[in-house]
Amino acid sequence: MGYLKIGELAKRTETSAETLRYYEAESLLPAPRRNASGYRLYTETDVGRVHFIRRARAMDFSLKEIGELLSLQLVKKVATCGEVKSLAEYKLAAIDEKIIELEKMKAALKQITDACAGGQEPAVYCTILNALEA
Amino acid sequence: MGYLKIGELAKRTETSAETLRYYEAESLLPAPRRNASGYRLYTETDVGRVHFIRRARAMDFSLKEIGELLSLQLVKKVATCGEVKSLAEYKLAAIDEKIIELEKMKAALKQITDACAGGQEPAVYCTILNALEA
DNA sequence: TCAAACATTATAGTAAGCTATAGGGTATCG
DNA sequence: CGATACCCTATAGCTTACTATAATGTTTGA
Repeated sequence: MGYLKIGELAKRTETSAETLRYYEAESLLPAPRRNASGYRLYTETDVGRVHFIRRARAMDFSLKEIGELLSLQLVKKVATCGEVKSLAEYKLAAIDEKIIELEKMKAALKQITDACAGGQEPAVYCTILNALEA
Repeated sequence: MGYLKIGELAKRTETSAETLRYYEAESLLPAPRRNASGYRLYTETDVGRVHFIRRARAMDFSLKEIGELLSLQLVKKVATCGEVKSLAEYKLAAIDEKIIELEKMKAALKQITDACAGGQEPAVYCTILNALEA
């Protein structure tokens, strides 16, 4: 047989059955074949596809973007490698921007925590608060 | 006078009036004084506070986290300088964690985009898709 | 003066990405 | 055979951070 029921796919991919059905509803997973009693029957291809989705999610791709990546995959022969790359690079740039902003925030916060003695005196005189107000 | 009505604060901070009222409801902004007809009257302090919120939002801090950062300013007299410092340092650690997470994400994405030629060739051979699949 | 622009509240809707619940049927194991 | 675990659909709810709407009152400028 080699078919997986939804619970098995769920375990294999560490994704809840509800989420798998949700992905199907959102067209990220194709409607699988069903057995006589209507149970979904998945294949190894589906396992790979779910792994793909989860990996892409972990890289902050939205479900919509993942859908685009998947559709490029499906039309592999007409889509170019460049299309895929530009989508990935766009994502990379967005991540980079976030990192830069966080680094700025970190530097600012670090500067003021470093300057703070941090003793028992009331916080009115705390250099951190003064810095935040400025 | 020197007071700002909500529309003026909105313009100054590039934040909609609805959002400002929402921030107030979420306790990120203190309830401002009102004029005789109930209009909110804001001060320059509020302008700074909204700017602070927007900057922090742009850095992906949640409204809840921003609330914690802002609360540092509100507990001045009861809090000791040490308490404020440790809260700030806790936040600093949280920022660091976020940076690390993003760096990981970036490294993974960069690896696969770098390996990709990205030309006109069909996406069948696209290393990005292969990497996400494997 | 009076219409337009602006303010108020309360409530509802949106988007993403799930998660949970109700009310069924089906499979499996002892 | 029966308990339990699993599957189904449909629908509702959750969280975050807004955004929009309705119904109404106030200010402002030509």
